[in-house]
Parts: sequence; structure tokens; C-alpha cells
Amino acid sequence: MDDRLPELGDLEHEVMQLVWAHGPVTAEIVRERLSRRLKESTVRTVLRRLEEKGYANHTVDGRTYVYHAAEERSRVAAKAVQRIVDWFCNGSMEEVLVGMVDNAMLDQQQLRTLADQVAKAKKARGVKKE
Amino acid sequence: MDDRLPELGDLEHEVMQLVWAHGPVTAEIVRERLSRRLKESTVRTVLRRLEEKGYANHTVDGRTYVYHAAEERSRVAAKAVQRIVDWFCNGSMEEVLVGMVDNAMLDQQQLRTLADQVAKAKKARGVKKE
DNA sequence: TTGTAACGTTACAGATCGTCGCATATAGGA
DNA sequence: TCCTATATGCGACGATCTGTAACGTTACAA
Repeated sequence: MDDRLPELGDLEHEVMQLVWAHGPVTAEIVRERLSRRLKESTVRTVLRRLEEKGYANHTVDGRTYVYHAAEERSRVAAKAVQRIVDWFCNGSMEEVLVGMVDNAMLDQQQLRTLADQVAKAKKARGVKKE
Repeated sequence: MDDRLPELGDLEHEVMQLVWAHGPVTAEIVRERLSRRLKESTVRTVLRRLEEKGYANHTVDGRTYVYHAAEERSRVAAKAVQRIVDWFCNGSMEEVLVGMVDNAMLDQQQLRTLADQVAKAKKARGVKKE
């Protein structure tokens, strides 16, 4: 449960975004969509490292590797945030949120709206265990 | 305004926590409080790098350097979170928050409580510009 | 001027990351 | 069956970042 994912470099991040954006992808697809033009071996190396780090999985189709995101983007983001919160504020989400409001990144109104949206999203997805 | 602070290593992080915890500090103070026993030159190097990265400042008292945090901890945490949000979710805080609820890191009830606390904190600090 | 405290500089090894070249395996066609 | 094109993995190299520290430098009191 303490699934701490390693950090990503810039290129790794860009590739991961592509994996999340366009469903399962092959190294070739990624290569085409990449902002920079890189050699295929480079792309494959990145994809492999991404898999080693736990961000992606791959299945085999014929002799082609198809990469899938191991976890949803929002989930990964959430974990990253959790890490920040633990590191800087001993796990106090309050302190961070207050800091964000203080820093004008978020206002109290938005927070309330978020609470509502979350509630709605939760209900829409169907209540589960708890 | 686009004040992106570089990431911190484990030791740098620990030192920074000390700077935040105990007001302005000298290299010697930091050295004493550190979990590991390190040489002074090590501590000074870390402090200097922390300053280069923009996390700390120093003033001179006699020939002693006194280090101060350049920004509040909650503010730095907030920026780190902002960075995560931009990187993974194109700036959509909603998506992240939803992810956190989904990941059981936060529940809807807490979100509401937070909104209240934030409101209270804001008021307590005295309303400012806006 | 000399000992000493407080600093900065330089260094070095280990881990990451971006980038590839190259050896290897294998599906089909000649 | 053997050869070629294609898709993979492996190993590497240079640049950067970190942790850790030995040393050289400077200012000041005795």
C-alpha cells in the first residue's frame, strides 16, 4: 500500500503523458507523437525504464510490445501530492491547503466547490466499501 | 512569479526542515540537530546549495553565517503541489483532488472541514487585498 | 605572527537521465 | 531451409545531481 513511485525525468514525463493520453501505445506511436525526434532505441529505453519504475505495463501483440499505463494519471498525481504533504508538512493536508490559499492558487470558494464536485463524483461512481 | 524551486535530496530536505523548525540557524546548530553526525564542511556545503536553489538566505553576524528560510514551508509545499498539478493534470486541481478521494487519502468530509478551516485561518489573519 | 574559528573551493564516487549503437531473435518470403 | 526486415533488450557514455569531506583562506584576538 505504500506504493511510492520514483520520480520522472522530463522525457520520461512526456512519454508517460502520451501513454495516458492515447490509450495503449507502441514505441513507434510514442516516437511519432514526441515533440523531439528521437531514435527508436531511445524511446524503447524510456518505455522500459517507465515499466521498471512501475508507471507502465506491457502486453505483447504478435511481436509488438504494447504499453499501458499501470495507474490512472489522477491516482499518480494524488500519490505525488501525498508525498509532498508528508515531506514538508508531516502529513498535514490542512497546512498545504492553507498555503495554497495563501499563495492565491486556490480560494476558499473553490475549495467548497471542490467538496461538492467530489461528493457528486463519488456518488456517480456508486458507493463502495467503507 | 513562476518561481519553480529545484527538487531537494534527502539530506537537503532534512536540513531544510531544521531551518524551518528552529528559526534562523547557523551551520553548527544544524550539525548538532542532524540525525546523522556529519562533518561541518558537509553541512555548510548543503546550506550553500540550499541557498543557491533559493530555499534559504543568509545574513552575517560577526563572521558567522545565519541561515533563514527564504519562504514559508507551507508556501513551498503549495508550489510543489502546484507543480504536480500542472505536470500531471494540466493544472486541474479538481482532477487531483478527485484522485485523492478516490485513493482514500482524503474524504469528502475532510474536504469540507478544510474549507472551513481555511476560511477561519484567512479571517484570523485579517482580510487583506482582494 | 600565530592559533583558531568560520568560510568557500574543489573533488570524488554513486545514482539518474537522455541518447544511442549494436547484438539478437523471429516471422515471412525466396 | 536460409536470408532479410523488423522489433527487442542490453550495455554504454557523458552530463548532472547528491552526499560527503579534505583543504586552503581569511579575519581577529592574544
